[in-house]
Amino acid sequence: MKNRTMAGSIGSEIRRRILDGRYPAGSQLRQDGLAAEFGASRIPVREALFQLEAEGLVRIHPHRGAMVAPLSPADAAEALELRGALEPRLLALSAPLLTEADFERADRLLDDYAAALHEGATARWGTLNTELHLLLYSRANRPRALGLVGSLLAECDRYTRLQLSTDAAELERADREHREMVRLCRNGHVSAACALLVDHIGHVATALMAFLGESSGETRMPAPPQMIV
Amino acid sequence: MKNRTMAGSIGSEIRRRILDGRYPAGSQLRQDGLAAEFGASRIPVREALFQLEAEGLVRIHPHRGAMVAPLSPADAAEALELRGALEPRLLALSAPLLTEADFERADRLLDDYAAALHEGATARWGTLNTELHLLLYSRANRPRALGLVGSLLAECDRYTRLQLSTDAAELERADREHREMVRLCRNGHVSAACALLVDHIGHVATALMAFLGESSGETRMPAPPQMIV
DNA sequence: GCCCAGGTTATTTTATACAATTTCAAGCCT
DNA sequence: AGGCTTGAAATTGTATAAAATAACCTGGGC
Repeated sequence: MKNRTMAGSIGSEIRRRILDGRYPAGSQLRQDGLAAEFGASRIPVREALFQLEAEGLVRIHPHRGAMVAPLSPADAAEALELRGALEPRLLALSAPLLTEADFERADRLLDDYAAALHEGATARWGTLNTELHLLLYSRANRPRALGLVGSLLAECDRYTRLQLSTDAAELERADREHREMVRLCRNGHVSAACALLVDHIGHVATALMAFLGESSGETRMPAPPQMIV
Repeated sequence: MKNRTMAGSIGSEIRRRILDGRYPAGSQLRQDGLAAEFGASRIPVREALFQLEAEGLVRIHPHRGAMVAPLSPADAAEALELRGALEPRLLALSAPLLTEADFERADRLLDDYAAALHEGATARWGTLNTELHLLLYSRANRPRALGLVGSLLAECDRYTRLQLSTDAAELERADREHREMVRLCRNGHVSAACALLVDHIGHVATALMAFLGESSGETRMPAPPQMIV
C-alpha cells in the first residue's frame, strides 16, 4: 500500500476488485457499504469513486449513486479502436529508445506471463499484459497518451478476463505475439513491430467480438481516408 | 446553471475560469479560498478539483494542494498530436451521418464565430471552436473518444487563448478552414474534409509551436510506419 | 557563519452530523 | 382496475469540526 492518502488506496483497491470481477458490471456501489468495508468514512470513498469515474470504470448518476460501468460490446469495440489508433504511434516513438534494461524487464514480464499462463493464474494475466504494453511505450515521452492507454488497457482487461477462462488459445497467441514484438523491437525492426502490434490488437478485437457475440460491430476505428493502410 | 449538484457547478465554474485565464497556469488553488468564494464548503470543491484533475486542467499533489496545470510546449504538442490521431477518424465516421439540422447548427456556430471574430470577443472563440468540432464528430457514435477530444479541445483552448490576441490572421484562417470543412461535409466529400482537418490541426500546431518558441518540437504524432500518409 | 533539530503554522485530509433528493410503496381518487 | 398523489425509508450530497501531514520558522550547536 504505497499510497499516501486513504482515498488513493481505497481507489486502487476498488479498481482491483472491479477488474477482478468481485464487483460485477452494473452492480451498485453503495458508499456506506464500501466505507464500512474499508473501515473509513464515506468521504474518501466518494473521492475514490470520482477518480474511478474519470478512468471509465465507474459511472456516477447524481443523487442516484455509483455503479460499476457496464460491459457492452460497443464499449469494448471503442476501447480497442482507440488502442489501435494510439498504441502503434507510441510504439513507433518509443521502440528506438528502449534500453537494454527495458528489454530485460520485458523478458521478466514475459516469463511471468508464461508462468501465469501455465498455472492458470488468470488474475495476474491482465496486469502483466498492461505492464508489458506500457513498458514498450514508456520511452515515447508522451505522458498523457501513456496514461490514456493505461486506462484503455485496464478496461480491455475487464473484457478479456471474461473470455480468457474459455479461450486458452488466444492467450497463447498473445504470448507468441508479445515475444515476437519484443524481439523485433530489440533488433531495431520498428516498423515490423508496429505492424505486428496492429495485428495483435486486431486479433484481440476479433476474438473478443466473436466471444461477445457481436461480430457485426466494426472493430477498428477507420483510418482517415487519405491514409492508405 | 443546469447542474444538479454543487460540486458539478463549482467544477464548471472553475473550469471556465481556468480557460479564461482568471486562474493562471501554475497558480495554487486553495480549497478554503475557493469554498469561501463560492459560498460553499470545501468538500464539493474537493470533488470538483478531482474531476478537473482527470480532465488534465488541474494537478493535485497529495497533502500539498492543487494547482492549475502548467502550460508547456510539450504538453500542447502532445494534445495536438492526440487530436491529430483521433479527430480525423471521428470525422470520417460522423460526416456521412450528419443531418441537415446539424449543418444548420454548424452554420449558426460559424456565424457566431465570425461575429466574435469581428468584435474581438476572444472569450467566446474557444467554446465556439470546441462546439463546432464536437458537432462535426457527434454522429460518430463514439462517446468515449468524443469526451476525450472534448478534453483535448479544452486544453488546446488554453494555449490558443494566449496566442489569439496577437495572431488575428490565424483566427481568420481557422474560420476559412472551418467553413470549408463544413461545406465539404455537407456535399459528401468526406475524405477531402478529413484531409482538410488534418491540415487544419497541423496549421494550428505549427502556429502555436512558433508562438511558444518551441519550433523544434515535432508537432504531429507519427503515423505507424506501415501507414503511408 | 552554516547546518540540523524541534516546535509552529497553515493546509489538506478524514470523521461525524445534518440536509436534500430520489425511490418505492401504499392509499386514494377517477 | 388503473393511474396519481403522498409519505416514509434509504441513499446521496453538503456543512462543520477534528486529526494528520507537510512546509516553515526559530533557536541552538558545531
